[in-house]
Amino acid sequence: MVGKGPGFTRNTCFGRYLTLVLGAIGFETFREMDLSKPRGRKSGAPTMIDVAHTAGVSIATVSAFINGSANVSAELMLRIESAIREIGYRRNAAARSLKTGATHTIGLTVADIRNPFFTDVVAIVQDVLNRAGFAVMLCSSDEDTAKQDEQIRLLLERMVDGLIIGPAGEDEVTRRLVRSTRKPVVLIDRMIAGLGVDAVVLDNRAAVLEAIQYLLGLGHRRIGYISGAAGTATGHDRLEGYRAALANAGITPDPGLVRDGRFREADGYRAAMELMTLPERPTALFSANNLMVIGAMRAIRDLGLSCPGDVSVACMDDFPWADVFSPRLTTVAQPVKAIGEQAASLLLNRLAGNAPPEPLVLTLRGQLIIRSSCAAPTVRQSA
Amino acid sequence: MVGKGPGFTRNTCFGRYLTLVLGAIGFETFREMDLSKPRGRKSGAPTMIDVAHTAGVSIATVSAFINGSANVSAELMLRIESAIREIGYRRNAAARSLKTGATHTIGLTVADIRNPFFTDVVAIVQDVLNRAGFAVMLCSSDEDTAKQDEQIRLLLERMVDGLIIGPAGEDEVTRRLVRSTRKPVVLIDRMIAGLGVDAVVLDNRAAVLEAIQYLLGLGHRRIGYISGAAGTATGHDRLEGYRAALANAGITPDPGLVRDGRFREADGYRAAMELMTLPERPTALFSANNLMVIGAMRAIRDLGLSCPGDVSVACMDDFPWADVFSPRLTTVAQPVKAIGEQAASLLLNRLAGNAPPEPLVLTLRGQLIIRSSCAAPTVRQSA
DNA sequence: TTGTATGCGTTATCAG
DNA sequence: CTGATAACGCATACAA
Repeated sequence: MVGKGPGFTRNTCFGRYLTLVLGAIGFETFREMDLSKPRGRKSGAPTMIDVAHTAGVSIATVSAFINGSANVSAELMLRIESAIREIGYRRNAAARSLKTGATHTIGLTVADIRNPFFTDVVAIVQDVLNRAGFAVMLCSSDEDTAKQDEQIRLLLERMVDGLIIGPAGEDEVTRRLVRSTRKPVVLIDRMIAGLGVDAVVLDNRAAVLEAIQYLLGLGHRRIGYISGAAGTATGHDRLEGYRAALANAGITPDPGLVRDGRFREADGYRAAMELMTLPERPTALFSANNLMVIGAMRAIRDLGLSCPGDVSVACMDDFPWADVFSPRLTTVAQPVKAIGEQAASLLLNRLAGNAPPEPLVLTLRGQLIIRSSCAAPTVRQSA
Repeated sequence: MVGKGPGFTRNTCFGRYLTLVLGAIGFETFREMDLSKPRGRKSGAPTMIDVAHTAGVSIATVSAFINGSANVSAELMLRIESAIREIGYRRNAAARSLKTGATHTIGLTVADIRNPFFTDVVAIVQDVLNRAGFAVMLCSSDEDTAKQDEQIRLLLERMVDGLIIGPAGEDEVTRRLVRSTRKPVVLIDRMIAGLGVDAVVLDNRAAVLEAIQYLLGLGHRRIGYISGAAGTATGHDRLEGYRAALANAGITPDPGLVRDGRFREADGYRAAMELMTLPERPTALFSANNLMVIGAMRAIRDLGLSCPGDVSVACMDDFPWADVFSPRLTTVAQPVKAIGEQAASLLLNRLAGNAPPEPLVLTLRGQLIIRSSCAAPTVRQSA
């Protein structure tokens, strides 16, 4: 019944505990069971003391058994194991943390949990960390820096052993918070300069550059750009990629074709609405993320326009359903698996102490996935 | 700079701390600062003792100030507040938990974090709980009961104050785990019978019944059903709704039209593949959740079939992009906001002690959203 | 190999 | 209104 478990707690306690489950245990070996002593507690949760008393051994032996830190005789192991089951003992992480200084918990904040990109990364990070024996405390800042800072503060207070941050943005508080902690921190998705911590990010400039070049190659000259938050590295770098592509093609950018958004669907809707009702409207739209493109598609639909007939659309971030519904969206996919795994590994390495003193910044490449949402711009047909 | 914060820690400490930030603080009030005493610690993190020494007050006063548990004179508040800032003190949650028995942390497990339905619920729950001063520890069991049990165990060990579980399924271990804890538990999405805990679920039978009736009304007689995990309440109840609708219409169900899945995209793909390559294939497909419908749509595409031309498709769970891409999917939307809010409230009420002794089970209604993925069955045309 | 004593940082009780 | 002191449950030297 207890089985091997899903490898979850592989290197946590109970390792040897698992090895000798069951097996007719001699209940006659119990000592007197001095009930007077340990019954003075407030909460009903059984403690190691209870286990020790029930098993008729000392508390140190119980601890040694649970942590596998010392050799305990087979007979006592049996007694302790039986006592644990009998009284339903569960170890107290608070006490353990207080003593050891570690919680085996990692804090993770992302800018928006509803964004499939973050969801994927979270799932991977979670998996790797769980496998290594860490729990994950997840927060979504919903693209709100103040909320994010509060969450980081809360996580730090909860004594997490380390932090993975997918920042909503960077303000002075964020910086101060990260700088002031000695816990290892790794940034994902959005870089924050000058923090001196590990990071796993995308080469956003190159990613968008390639996508825009593709659009350019199709013949588009007026390409609307729905930008992410200006204060974020991703917002900034992606816009840079757009500008660079235009510059490379010798096109003087029309500032009216760039709209600010904050990576949320509603922003994409508004931006696309504005863009597509321009006197001279763009023939293509590029959205700096996946959520905004949904808003953009909604705007296009509300305007009675068709994609790619009236306007080509492409965006950053792939999503699972992008290739089964139409228009099948052309996207730049991020290597979510690698991002999650690398971020977790970076943190685990810092925790283990086997990492170089200088911060490691991993820059991954995106992959342009060409589907059917982009076409050559057509001269406006009749009606 | 410190500001009001996002209401996050409203009723946690530092309440009064916030009120008197800044204001030229007299540094000359410091006592001798006896450095000999508190410097014997192992980790470098400053403690309340350090604060007390720096501020020249007793540790009890510091605690009283931080928790607002007693009236502290204005002058001492200033000194303490200054000391806290000066040495960068952060309170130690482990010690606090050990003492108080509460962690102000809630454990939350869902069957699949990549499912937009759960993501939405998680976001809401998180928000409500954060506002109430609780952190959330999130786990995704990835539809794996063993993993789920391990996570519950881990959460309980971490001393969470309560648990919200969106079960992957129910085995004996799950039941035992939930029964053995005294912490409040609330189930979401999938009911587990006989546990005697609060729950927020959908009336799944009615939801699917309505959807199938709609399909029936369109004229469909052979409706393929892609089922969720048989061991789950949602899997079971939804299938029941399907069967009931058929029975009501006087149709004898064809067992070959029902395929088992485990709520994952790949299952939907396989099931739809099987269903749509049947000698006498169904004219409509209903998927028991959103992830499987993506797989089903992929299968339909791979088969070169069109929707709703060749086959009508509908499913449980709405998603944000369902109405902007084609085919615009007809779905049964769950009241995610209500589910999240109710689940959080139920738990908060239990925690506050103002809840009736008997378990509360909230059953919410789904809403059929008719879009364009379903049409009347057509007699097979030429080609 | 097993038991005893001490302290981790807080909170809470009780005197002053 | 403030200060000393005893738990909270566990880990760990150290003693046996």
